[in-house]
Amino acid sequence: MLGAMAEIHITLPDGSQRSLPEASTATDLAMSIGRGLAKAAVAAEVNGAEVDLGTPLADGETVAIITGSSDEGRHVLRHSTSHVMAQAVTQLFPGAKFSIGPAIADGFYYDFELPDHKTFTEDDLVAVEARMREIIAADQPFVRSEMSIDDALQLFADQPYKCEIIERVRALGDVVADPDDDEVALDAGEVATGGTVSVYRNTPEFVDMCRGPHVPSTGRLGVFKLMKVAGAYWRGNEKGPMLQRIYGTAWESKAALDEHLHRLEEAEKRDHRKLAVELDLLSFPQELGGGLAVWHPKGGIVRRQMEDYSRHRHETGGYQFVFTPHLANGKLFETSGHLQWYKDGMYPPMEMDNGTYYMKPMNCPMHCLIFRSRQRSYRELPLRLFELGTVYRYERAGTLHGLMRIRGFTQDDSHIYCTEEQLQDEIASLLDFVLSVLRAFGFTEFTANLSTRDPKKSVGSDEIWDKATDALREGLHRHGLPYKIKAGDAAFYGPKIDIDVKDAIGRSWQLSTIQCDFNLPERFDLEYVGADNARHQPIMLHRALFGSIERFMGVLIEHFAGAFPAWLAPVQVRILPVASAHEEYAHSTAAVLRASGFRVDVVDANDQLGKRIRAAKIEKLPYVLVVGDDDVAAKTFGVNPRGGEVERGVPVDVFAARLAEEVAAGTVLA
RNA sequence: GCCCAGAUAGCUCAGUCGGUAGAGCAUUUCACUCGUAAUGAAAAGGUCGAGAGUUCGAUUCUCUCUCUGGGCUCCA
Repeated sequence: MLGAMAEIHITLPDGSQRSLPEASTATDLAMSIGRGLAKAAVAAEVNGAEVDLGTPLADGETVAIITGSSDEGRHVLRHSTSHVMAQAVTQLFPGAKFSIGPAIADGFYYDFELPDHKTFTEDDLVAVEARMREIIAADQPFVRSEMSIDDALQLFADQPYKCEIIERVRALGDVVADPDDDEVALDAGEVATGGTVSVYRNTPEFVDMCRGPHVPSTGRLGVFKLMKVAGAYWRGNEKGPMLQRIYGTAWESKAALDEHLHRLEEAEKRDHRKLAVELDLLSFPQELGGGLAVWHPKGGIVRRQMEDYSRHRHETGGYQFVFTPHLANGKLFETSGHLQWYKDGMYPPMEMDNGTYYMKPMNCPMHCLIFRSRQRSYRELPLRLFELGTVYRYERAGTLHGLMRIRGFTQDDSHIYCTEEQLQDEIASLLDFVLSVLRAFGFTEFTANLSTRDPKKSVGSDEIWDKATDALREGLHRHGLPYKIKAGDAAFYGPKIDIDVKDAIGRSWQLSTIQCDFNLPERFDLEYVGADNARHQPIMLHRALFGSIERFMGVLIEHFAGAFPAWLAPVQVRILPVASAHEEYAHSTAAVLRASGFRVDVVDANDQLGKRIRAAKIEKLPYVLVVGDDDVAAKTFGVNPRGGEVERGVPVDVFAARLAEEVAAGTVLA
């Protein structure tokens, strides 16, 4: 049978043997070890000499697969580095228990539990790094072996977390059959399959259960840096033990590491919390309580521009504006179900003579009341209600994060009531609308997530779920939006699309959401009279475009690094008189520009010109205009644009016309 | 909510082995009036996040709380 086929025997760097069909290549070898390694492979080393992956292998050769700077190569590198870290930690902290240590974007982590629940200090990280360098210098081979589940349990007898993983492998059986299924593999502790467990050993003292692959030896690792310690729940279970997680980053070269660290620095410079203070946009006064912001005048201008633009678009987009109060009798939230399901996320009740009141966590119940305020006809549908509605949610303390996760915020919230027949078109036009508005704010790249039904917890018929999900999917196809399906991730009341935007440095932010809701129309007993003169239940769509004004502001700050385009900038133009003699001209031309609707200020000549220019640059103003003797005589400006070349002698009206054009072009008014 | 680390002037930070604090920038005033990224001088500015405990004495040590940062979990 198979035995009839000629075989060759290859020695791997760890000393183990592998049999392959005759004429196999290095790629075939990598495939036989694991698809992960195959993807990572860039070349092979045969008897010490580098060869192409397609080179046929001969019997008796020693072959190492070389991984490169591809994503897969880095994955192997990072995962191997995490093993070395675990080895260093267990050597430096005898009795340390370790759980899992996967590669992640840009790096790796490993979770530990130290004896007596000790925690890692900064100094500990330095010591661990030093020991890791020793291990790397020692160039220890990673030796793979397989063993039965029972043998593995014995080997890891003093490692309770490993034992739990091994037991889980036993329980899962062939569910972990695909070693490239990261989700399952990570869940099961990245181990092998088929009733056996694979382990990698690189010193007599250190062995870790792992499905691999690894670099041939520790000397093949690149450069790494331990970044931080954090707490993490074992298996992500909030009720489970809290482990110590060490995060590290690892790259194939020092240049790649430096580039990564540089990217982190750049991202830090854009941090909206830092820029919000520097640019005097808004603040989070301690006296106010966590997660609550006040908007300063300059932030207020940006916000007003955002809101005005949003209102303009909604007005022309067929929406009707409504206003609703910030708090409501608890009965409303009983009807909507919020009190039943989300009480923990709401601010606590206010007991009043005539009932219990709550801050509203959402606007939808109130919009439903508006829909229900009188009998509705199918001729009114789709009915699109829009509100810049401020809501309050008691987000858990540890989750607050600047403007991105906040307790009081304003949604650009719409609820659309339509018939089943209108659903498809409504979703398609909604997507048009959403993308068009986002483009006006300088975003050009979008991706989407489609969250589908979790049959275990959902309301509404199969038919309506299918119909709505198809409508969402069809809408995404029509726009050619790349999307991922998040199976079972929908809320219980209906499927949804979330839209992510990519910012100027390539980070993704989830902003817009379009959600179908089959629940609230039922709970609020919403109906309309159809053409058939019978009563029907409308379908409800929830839709936020910015998501929240606060969060959107945070994303805009980071996207533009605080350098807002002219139409959004709090101060568009600053005029600097060279000397006191030019102040009168500066103020009078400022008044002219203001009369044209521009936001202009003047800083008199109490400081040197260079200093005032520097201040304006730090404020990231779009235009600095310098006026001196020549300008007063010729009615001109010296124009110093943000990020551009200085231009002397620009006539006042020419500058005004240019700026007007720039501001108008900033907003794509549909 | 959980783990870890923090909180000193508007901002960035130093400092006090327990005896109520200092710099730079910013602010105010004075001088300088300058053509494209930091002129000089002076002044003012702090219950050292809040409360309690230990102590003759606490910004410093201990505890609790609040807020912040990094994660975990959560995000209707």
